[in-house]
Amino acid sequence: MVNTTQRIYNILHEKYDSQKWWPTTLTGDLHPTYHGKKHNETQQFEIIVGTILTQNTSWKNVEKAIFNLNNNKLLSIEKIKKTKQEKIAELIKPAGYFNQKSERLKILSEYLYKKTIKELFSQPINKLREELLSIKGIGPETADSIILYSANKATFVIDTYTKRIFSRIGLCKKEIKYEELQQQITTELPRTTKLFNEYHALLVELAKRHCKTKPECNECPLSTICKKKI
DNA sequence: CGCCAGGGCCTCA
DNA sequence: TGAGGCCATGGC
Repeated sequence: MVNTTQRIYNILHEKYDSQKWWPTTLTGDLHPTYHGKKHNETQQFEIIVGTILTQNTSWKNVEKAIFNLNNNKLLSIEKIKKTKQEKIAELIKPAGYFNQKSERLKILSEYLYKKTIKELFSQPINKLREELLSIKGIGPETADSIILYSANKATFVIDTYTKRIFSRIGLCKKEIKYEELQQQITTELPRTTKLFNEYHALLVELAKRHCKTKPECNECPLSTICKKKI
């Protein structure tokens, strides 16, 4: 038995292939665990930085910011902890919200300086999520992105794209709450890190190509199962 | 020029 | 607890 949630994945994966997230432009050898060996802590931290920077921001802009940080040798917990917030803000300017995000990176670095990533990630998912959410600047999506893409644990990431796509298809209401949609999707899929990783990335790809705020349903691979006809 | 981008916090009923 | 304002750059 294949449900609609699974069909969506099958169609998207057939069409767009594996996305190999989390994307990193700096280190070509950075890849998810299931593609090879595990991330080291430097790589895990780089992904965490990315999850903060990409909050309500296009990845293109985030790339510039990460590039700047890396160029200044600041892409580490110790360095960001030591560097003044103003300096961080200046470097991540292209990613927008630079005052907020530089503060968040500072707070996070202070936190991870005291409690190592290894220690943090060694917990079961629900404890890890709870702890991440207690950190200022980390909400549900950022927490789940960190758990899935940095810690490589099976948590499904919900974002505006996920809500948009699933509500347009007719699988949920527009106003559905984060945890509710997360619960719904999770129960309809085999709980594996690889699947959750690819699925979220594929939804992002679909949203960028077709399911935009102003949808372009022409040639959308999901048009056959989507209720929205535009 | 306006809209939107891989959210989250704060405030105020 | 939920809606609304705020944060900000860059691509189109």
